[in-house]
Amino acid sequence: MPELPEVEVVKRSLEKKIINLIIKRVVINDEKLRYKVNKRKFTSLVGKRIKRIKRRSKFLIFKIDQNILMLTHLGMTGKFIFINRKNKKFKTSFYYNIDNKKDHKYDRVIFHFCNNQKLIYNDVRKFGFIKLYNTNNYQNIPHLKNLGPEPLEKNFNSKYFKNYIFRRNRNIKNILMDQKFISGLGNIYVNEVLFLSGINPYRDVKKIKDHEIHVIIKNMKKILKNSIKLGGSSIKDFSSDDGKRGYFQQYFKVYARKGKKCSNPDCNEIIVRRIISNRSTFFCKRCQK
DNA sequence: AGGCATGTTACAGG
DNA sequence: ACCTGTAACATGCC
Repeated sequence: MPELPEVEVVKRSLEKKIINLIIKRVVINDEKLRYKVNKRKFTSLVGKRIKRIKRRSKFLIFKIDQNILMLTHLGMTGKFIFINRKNKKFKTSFYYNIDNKKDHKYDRVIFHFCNNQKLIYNDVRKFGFIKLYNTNNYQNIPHLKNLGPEPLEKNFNSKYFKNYIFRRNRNIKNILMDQKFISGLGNIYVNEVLFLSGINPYRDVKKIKDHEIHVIIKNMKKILKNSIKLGGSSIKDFSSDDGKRGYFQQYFKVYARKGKKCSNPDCNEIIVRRIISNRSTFFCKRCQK
């Protein structure tokens, strides 16, 4: 689920629900997330209010009373589920069914608020984490310190791009996956951006022309913004109980399409799969040069 | 049974 | 000290 657009959508939907709520109790069902969830430390949250939520890259930062920061990362399978007093569904993810006991098996941490409202952190694979810090400056947190610019911010532009790739011997897929270069993209969106931009993932960054850099940046911003919009509109609609498929999967042009025909209407080439930077990489040999 | 999975980071080697 | 690539983490689903 979580690359930048998904995390942004989670952030926006949580904002509407939990800002100004006071934490009444924290229940830790499994302290063995990526980092140990310390029960005593989390008890200090009781009686405190969630003031605001920020996103940096794929991290969420909860600002809480008395200069407490709660940093979370969803890893591969982390999700937040808000439940209101009527126990009515509010999904922040499409793989979670509140009526399904099996899904509750992976509820790792539960924040209880007043009126029986609660926020569940659910994570099957436990690559995600929740950490507390006694500071109000999140820039200094080690996890966030070395992150590159946000792809949707103005400081990520062609000048920055050109300057960074100058004299580096790496392929374009590898560098777009590098959170020090740009923070927030993951394997799916990198695949999609390169397909849309007609760039072969193996392409040496030194051999990328200026106009291609522009195309990559333009497509990247477009895809991310569009995904946030789609997620936003999907997440508003909680009537559907079909939790099987994430909204973004329907729009993949190249990711996970190995063996299928290229999405470009005038192309009959078959999408291939290779491993680049330890991750599945899908591309069209004809459309991506 | 074995390969695969949206992520980060510890570690080894240059 | 920096830069880069690989493996590990935990669990479920084809």
